[in-house]
Amino acid sequence: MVVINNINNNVDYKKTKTTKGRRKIEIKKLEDKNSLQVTFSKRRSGLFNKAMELSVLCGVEVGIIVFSPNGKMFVIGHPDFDTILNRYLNGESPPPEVSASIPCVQEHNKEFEKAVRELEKEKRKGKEIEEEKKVKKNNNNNGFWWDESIDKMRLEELEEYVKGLMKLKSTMSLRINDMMMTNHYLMHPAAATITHVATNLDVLQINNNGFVVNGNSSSVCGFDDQFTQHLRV
Amino acid sequence: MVVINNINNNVDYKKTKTTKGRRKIEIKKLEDKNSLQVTFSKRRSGLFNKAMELSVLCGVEVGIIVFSPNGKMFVIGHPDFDTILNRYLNGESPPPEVSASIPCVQEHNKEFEKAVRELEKEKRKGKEIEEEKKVKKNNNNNGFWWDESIDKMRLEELEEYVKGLMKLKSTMSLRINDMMMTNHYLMHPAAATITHVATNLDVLQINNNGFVVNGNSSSVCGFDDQFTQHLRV
DNA sequence: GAAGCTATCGTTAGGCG
DNA sequence: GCGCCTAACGATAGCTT
Repeated sequence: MVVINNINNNVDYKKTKTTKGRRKIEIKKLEDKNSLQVTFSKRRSGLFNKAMELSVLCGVEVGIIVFSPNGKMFVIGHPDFDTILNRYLNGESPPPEVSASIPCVQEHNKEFEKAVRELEKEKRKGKEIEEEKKVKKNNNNNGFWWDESIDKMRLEELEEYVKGLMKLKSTMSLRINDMMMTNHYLMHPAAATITHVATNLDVLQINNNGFVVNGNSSSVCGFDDQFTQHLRV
Repeated sequence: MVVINNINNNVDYKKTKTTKGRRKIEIKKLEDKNSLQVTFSKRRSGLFNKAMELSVLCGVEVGIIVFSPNGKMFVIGHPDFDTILNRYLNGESPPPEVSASIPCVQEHNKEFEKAVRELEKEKRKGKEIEEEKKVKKNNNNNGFWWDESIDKMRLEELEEYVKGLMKLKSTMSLRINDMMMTNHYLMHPAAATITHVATNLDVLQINNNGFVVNGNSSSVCGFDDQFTQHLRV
């Protein structure tokens, strides 16, 4: 038997040890703003740590996104978050019959999706670069003002490009709207997909609830080498 | 002072208690296939649980993707993973000055991105619907074979649409390739973005390393109500 | 308000059914 | 593979600095 004999001089004990140690809490929204922030920090670290352990122990891919109470974004992933994301967005291997029946469309679709995702990814990188530039400008005063004119020149081209995309989008939306008039759920998955998009495009234009995020610093979490990816505003 | 007196009759102890209880392990790839699977299951549950607690306690948005050793995908998110994903892909609110300087382009870009993401999302839904159809066909034998002809009719239109996208993509790629000839890092973030895409498009076409995932069942994890999203093959 | 401390609580390694 | 068990381990609530 194990006997634990706690020689019970609590008075002496409490004189030397001031902390009451960890205590049980119930899992509901913390009200105190300060402890909420502290808890968020600690638990986010814990979560990321556990994710890393899982990924190492089991040799698997893990990705996490967290938004802090202040809207700051924390991303972590192994081997890297965008890889995980691609695997998620590409979806798993479709039933062989389906992919075999329309290999051309499938491939083309996937390729375009990849391109668009790369676009998004690089766009974010671009923003970061832009922010770095701003920081530099603020810190020492030798900002390169001439690149703004370059930017403006290129912007016209970009605007054209975007307009092209928008036009294609609306064309697609219109054409596919017709298709939706007939049977909806029984059509080919790819067709159903496009149809859904056509519907959602209208919804999106009306229901324009963008996310508002405050804060504007950029930092890196003190985690293990390649595992930690990037924490963004 | 706290004194722990372990009266040391380990023999009696080991007779009554058969389990050795938890033991310390070092964090490196588990070799034993079986314990790896067990550990993966347990730790994934623990990770998802911690994520849920974090989200409840701090009222924040959390999303996790994990791929099992067998390639099965586990996704969890609060309020739902696609919301998190959109927030990630949209990126945070750019510095006010930037967004103010090119509101038109920004908006157009975002809108198109949203559309494409909806496309991807709905495509996955479409696949799921298709799979359900297949299951039904296999279970009872009254499959509606006529929708295959409908599918084929629509496929031609879809293919056209995809080709349109591809063409736009390559046009964009070419035009922007020129832009890349000049200063790279100092250009406008949006321009840098497009440029990167142009580069990556070529890489993608060469470096076609798709993910292969095995298994093909669909199930739901036994987690808390709205928090658990979907586990896919 | 981050960083450190400590007592306690929740998680989980190793078994078994 | 899932659920249950136990004991040890690691995470962390509340506090101080």
